[in-house]
Amino acid sequence: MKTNRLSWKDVRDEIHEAILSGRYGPGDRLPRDADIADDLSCARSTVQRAMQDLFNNGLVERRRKGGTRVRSEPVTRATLDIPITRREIEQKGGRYGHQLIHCIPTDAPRGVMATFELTRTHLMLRVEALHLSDGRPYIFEDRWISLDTVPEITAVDLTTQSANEWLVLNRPYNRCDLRFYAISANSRVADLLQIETGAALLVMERTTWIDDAPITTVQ
Amino acid sequence: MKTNRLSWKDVRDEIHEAILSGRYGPGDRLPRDADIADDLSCARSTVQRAMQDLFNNGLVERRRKGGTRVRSEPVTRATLDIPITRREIEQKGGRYGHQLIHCIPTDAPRGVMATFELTRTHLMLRVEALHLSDGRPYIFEDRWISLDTVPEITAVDLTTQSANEWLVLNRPYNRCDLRFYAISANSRVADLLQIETGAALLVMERTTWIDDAPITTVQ
DNA sequence: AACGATATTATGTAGCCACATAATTTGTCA
DNA sequence: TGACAAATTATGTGGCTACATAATATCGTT
Repeated sequence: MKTNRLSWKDVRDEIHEAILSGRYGPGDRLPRDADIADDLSCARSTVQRAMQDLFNNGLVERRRKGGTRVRSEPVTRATLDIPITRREIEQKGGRYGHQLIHCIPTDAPRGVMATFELTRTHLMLRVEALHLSDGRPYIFEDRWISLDTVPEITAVDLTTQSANEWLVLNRPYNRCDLRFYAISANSRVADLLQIETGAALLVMERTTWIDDAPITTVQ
Repeated sequence: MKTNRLSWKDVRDEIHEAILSGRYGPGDRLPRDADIADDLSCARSTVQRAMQDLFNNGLVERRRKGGTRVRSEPVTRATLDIPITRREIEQKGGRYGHQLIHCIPTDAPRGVMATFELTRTHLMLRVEALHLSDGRPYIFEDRWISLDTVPEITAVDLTTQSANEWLVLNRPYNRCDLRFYAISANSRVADLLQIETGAALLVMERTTWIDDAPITTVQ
C-alpha cells in the first residue's frame, strides 16, 4: 500500500492519542466521523473502522445521532484464549494423559439448574475426570452435560477422548460465560490432585450454550 | 435495511453452520471468498467481514493465497470486562471505600523487573491498598508503578483516589497482560482482608504498558 | 535437478456511494 | 402546554472498485 495513505489503524491511533493527551476528556463528544475524515483526509469508512475498534476496546461510546463520546468510566477489556487442555499441556512440553473418574446420568442439582436458567428437573450427564501432565494430575474437571441438547454424548467413549475435546470438536457453541474464583481443596479433590487438603485452587467455571448447555468447572 | 439483503452476520452464521454441521471438517479448506460471495449472491466484502469475525473468534485460519481453512484445534476465545473496582462494588450495591496502606518509591525486585523485561534497576512506586465494600475489606491491591513513565503519580494524593482509578482515567494503555492464579493467604494478607490465614485467594495479575509499565496484583 | 526470477492468486485494505437505522429535534395541532 | 408526527442528522451496513501484500506456483537458466 502506498505509505502516504492512512490505514484505519493509523486513524485509530491518532484518535486514541488525542484522547490520551487530554485533548478530549472523559465524557466529551468527539467530532463527527465525517469531519474527522476530512481533517485527516481519509474516507469516512476508514474513520468508521477506527471508531469501531475503539468502541470494541471500550474506549468510546457511540450512538446514532448522538455522536461519539469518550467513555467516562473506562472498562479494561481483555480477551483470553483457552486452548483445549491437551494442547495446553503439550505446549508446555508435557505428555498428556486423561483419566475418567466417573460418568453417570444425574438430575441436575439446584446450582446447575440455576446457571442454565432451568425451571424443571433436567437429566444431565455428570462427568468427573482428571487431566494429567506427565502422569501427574494437572486439572480436575467436573462437568455437567445436557442430555437434551447433546444426546450423542452417551455413545462416546470418554475414557479414550476427554469430554472437553469431544465437545469442542463436535459441538461448537454460541455463547460462553466465564467465572474465576479460588477455593481451598477439600479432601476428596486434594486426594485426586495429589496435593494437600486446604491448598488454594483456581477454579474456572465455563458455561457454554447453543440454545443449550454443557458446563465445566476446571482445576 | 431491506431484509432480503444478507448482512455479514448472516453470512458468518451461514459459514459457521456449515462448519458445525460437518460440511467442512477441521483442517478443510473453504471455498474462496469470491466463490462464497457468488453462492450467497453478496459482495466479497461482506464475506470478508464475516470471515474476519470467524477468524477473530478463532474458528478459521486465513492465509493470503493459501485460502481459508477450518482451525483443527479450536481455541475458545472469551473477552472479559474488568470495571474499575469502585464501579464493581457500587454495581453490587456496596458502598465503596479505599484505604492506602503504604506507598513508597522502591527499586523494582527481580520478579517485577522480569514482567517488564527490564534489565537495569528501575525506580518504581510500590502501592499497597485495600478496597472496601461497606467498610469490609474486599480487594487487596499490590501495585508497582513505573516512575519513569508516570512521574506525575507522585503528586497524586492516593488516599483520596485509588491508584487504580487515577491510572485508568489518566493513563490509558496500549497493551495489557492478564494472569489468574490462586494462593493461600499468608498471615499478613489474611490479616488485612480479615480472613483466616491459609484461605484461598484469587489473584489477578494485570500488567499494562504504553511503552511502559504499571502493574497490579489484585485480591 | 537446483536455484532464482516472475507470474499467479487469494486475502487485506482503502476509497467511494447509497441507503438503513436510530435518536434527537423540530413542527403541528389540539 | 402536551402529545404525536415528521424532518434532521450521525452512525451502521453493504455493494462496488482498485490496488496492496503475501504466499505459492511456474518457468527459465545454468
